[in-house]
Amino acid sequence: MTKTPSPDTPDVSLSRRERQVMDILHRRGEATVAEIMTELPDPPTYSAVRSVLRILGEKDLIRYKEDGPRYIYFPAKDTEAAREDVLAHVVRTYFAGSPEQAVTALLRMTDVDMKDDEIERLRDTIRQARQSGR
Amino acid sequence: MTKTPSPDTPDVSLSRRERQVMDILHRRGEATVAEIMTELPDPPTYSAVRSVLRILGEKDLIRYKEDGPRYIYFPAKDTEAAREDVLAHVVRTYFAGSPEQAVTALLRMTDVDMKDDEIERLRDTIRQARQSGR
DNA sequence: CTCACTCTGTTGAAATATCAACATGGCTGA
DNA sequence: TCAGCCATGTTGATATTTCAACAGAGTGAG
Repeated sequence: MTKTPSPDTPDVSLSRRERQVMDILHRRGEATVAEIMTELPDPPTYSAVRSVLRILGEKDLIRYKEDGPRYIYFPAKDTEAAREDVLAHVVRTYFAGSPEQAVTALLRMTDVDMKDDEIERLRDTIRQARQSGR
Repeated sequence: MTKTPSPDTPDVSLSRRERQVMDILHRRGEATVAEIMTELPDPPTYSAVRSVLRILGEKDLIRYKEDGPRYIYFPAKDTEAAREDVLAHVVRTYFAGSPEQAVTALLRMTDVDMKDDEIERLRDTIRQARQSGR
């Protein structure tokens, strides 16, 4: 079973800056303090970024490896698990728990001109894949 | 003071409680103060919830309508727009900007036992839908 | 070797968020 | 009617977040 055991409580509520930093780390995979600082909106000082990183480390949300004299930070949870968590939350919060609706919205967003019947065909395909899968 | 520098604030940096309340409103569509209060983790007092709602109102993120003696709050931005925003952010942050990867992850999450070739077929369908759409 | 530089470790202050108490006004039922 | 209840409006205290300054250690160039 590839079910990921939850190492931490799922209700880890982050502050604004903490979330911004986590997003940067997820997007880049890893980053130094300087890199994080430059990508933050209204970049604070080097020390301020490091304070946030320290707190995230205390919460076991990030880790770091040494690269010569400096640290390279990265999310503690692997990308796959993080993806599942965020998708579950988005589907539940914005799509009434329906992954199908989320898929449709994704496709609409990607190609605005895509025809409706194509979307319908896709949704059928999803249903079929689902039934044959279980 | 009615300061509204930009109608659509691109900076959607919410505090922890603000995000929790917004999530509840998006999930339910609308809610009274009492309903929001009961759904919040570690429910604060009635007054505390109203403080958050006041701030969200000042940020033009929520509105309310009167229902007899009480207010019913709901997101200011319609659900469609909110969905696009959140999906765009998730795709960019967790899926390297690839909606296809997001769709695949959604399906994997929904049906863990779905076979890989089914996913491949789905991805082909997506590509075809894309080409015929543009 | 030594100096200049960069990076981390730590502390505490400033800004903001969170929360609760109290006041006010309208609705409702006895 | 009118007293009690329920909801909102407002204010200010407390807790957390955000931030910057400073000290110390390690590295590399000259």
